[in-house]
Amino acid sequence: MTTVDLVIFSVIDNALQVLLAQRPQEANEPFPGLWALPGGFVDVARDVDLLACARRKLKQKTGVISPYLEQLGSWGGRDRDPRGWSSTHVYFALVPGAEIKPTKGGNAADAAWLPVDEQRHGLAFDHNHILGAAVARLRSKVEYTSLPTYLLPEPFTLPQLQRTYEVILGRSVDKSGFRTRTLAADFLDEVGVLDGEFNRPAVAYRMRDRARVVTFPRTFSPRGSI
Amino acid sequence: MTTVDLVIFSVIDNALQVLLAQRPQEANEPFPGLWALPGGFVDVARDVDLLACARRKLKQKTGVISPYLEQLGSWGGRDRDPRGWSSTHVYFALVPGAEIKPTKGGNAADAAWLPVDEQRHGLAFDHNHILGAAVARLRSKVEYTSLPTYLLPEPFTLPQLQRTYEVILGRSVDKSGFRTRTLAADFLDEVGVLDGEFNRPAVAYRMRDRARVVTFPRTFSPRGSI
DNA sequence: TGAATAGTGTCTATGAGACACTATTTG
DNA sequence: CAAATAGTGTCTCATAGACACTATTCA
Repeated sequence: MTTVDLVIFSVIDNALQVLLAQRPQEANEPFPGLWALPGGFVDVARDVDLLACARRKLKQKTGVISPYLEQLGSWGGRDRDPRGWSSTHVYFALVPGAEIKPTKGGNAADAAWLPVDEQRHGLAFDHNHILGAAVARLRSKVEYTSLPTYLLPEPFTLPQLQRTYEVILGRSVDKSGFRTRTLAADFLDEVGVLDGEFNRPAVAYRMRDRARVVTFPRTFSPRGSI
Repeated sequence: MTTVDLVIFSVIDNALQVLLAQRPQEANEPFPGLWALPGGFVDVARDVDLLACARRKLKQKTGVISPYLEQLGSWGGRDRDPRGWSSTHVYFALVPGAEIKPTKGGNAADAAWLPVDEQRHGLAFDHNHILGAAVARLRSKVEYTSLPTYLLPEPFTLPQLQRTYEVILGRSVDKSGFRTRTLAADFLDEVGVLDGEFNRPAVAYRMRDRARVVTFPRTFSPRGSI
């Protein structure tokens, strides 16, 4: 039996959050009631491959149409599940969280966004470990890619995008350099203006091609990469 | 049943080569006689996790003590094996090829180094696809890491290391920039001198810490990364 | 000496970092 | 006008790229 698990990230309320599901309370299930990464068995009749399975589960959990989805890796071993040796294939998704209300089988109580940086949530299986790897991968890639654009509902402004970078990286980013670098990469289209409340409105943007992730020629800070 | 496959690279005779194994000839086995990535089932009694399994298989195939070994990803789907839906966890290794004579069960005839760039070898299963992904990952990482040091027997000289980069990348690299960047990263120790045949001897180096992969702050060529 | 390869120095281009500055909105 | 946030300009620094130059070996 093959399983696929998902690490679904978003930035909500200025915090990096992950979508978790509650394990069933039945006594014959491992880790009853604990939070866990959403996932489950491959449906060999419906899923042609692992990516299709991940896409199906992601849509089922969030309804998102064109998310960012990549494979994170796979974990397997003797001790991760009390029932014995097991392995799972893990995918990594970025969604515009403000638009997603967690649902699982129509019951919202057993799925929720939880902030990543609060001390570990005591997740089921080896999911603390997997979540740690996913956060590390996200932070690393955010240094030199346009991934945070997938975390915002469109259209968005450059200051909003900059704040998203800052939340994920946990440090401030220089505005001027950020704007120069982002606009020079030429992957955003202007689509009007978004008003501020008491201040100057900002230009609104949309990704030109959601399938294209931009890689910048250098990381944000040399400190981060050596 | 969980399987683990290995993509074992080296640079031999100025070419990037991969260690392949021949499928058994029995008629009840899929792809009889074709070349395939070495691998096989996890031994749940001996392998505590996937990495341990990969390490065991690598040692069995090559005898290498301290190779570079990382997870490449996992592949699963309906059509990769004629016997039905299957999935495999794939690891990626770099070994000093000049020191390794392929062996498999004591019989050298069914394992061999084959150059990666010759037109595809018609590998079994989806192994052409996996090998393509491994080569892409290697080429990408070589742009900004010290990975090629794992492909040379120690001690080695900087010109040898530079040639290894050039073979993998398929293009020439500027000597001066290469030396500056490599030595500035301060991960090599001088261990004497290696004589040339008719020319000036070169300083010999050894990795200071085989567990430490150096990441350079920029790629070799900006063209490659944007 | 010449052939061959090892190793150095110098100049330029690029893009990040820091930070001061200007622009446009509401009240 | 002030407050607040959006957006620009300028200077410095690190490092890749190009390429000419010097150094050391053997026959």
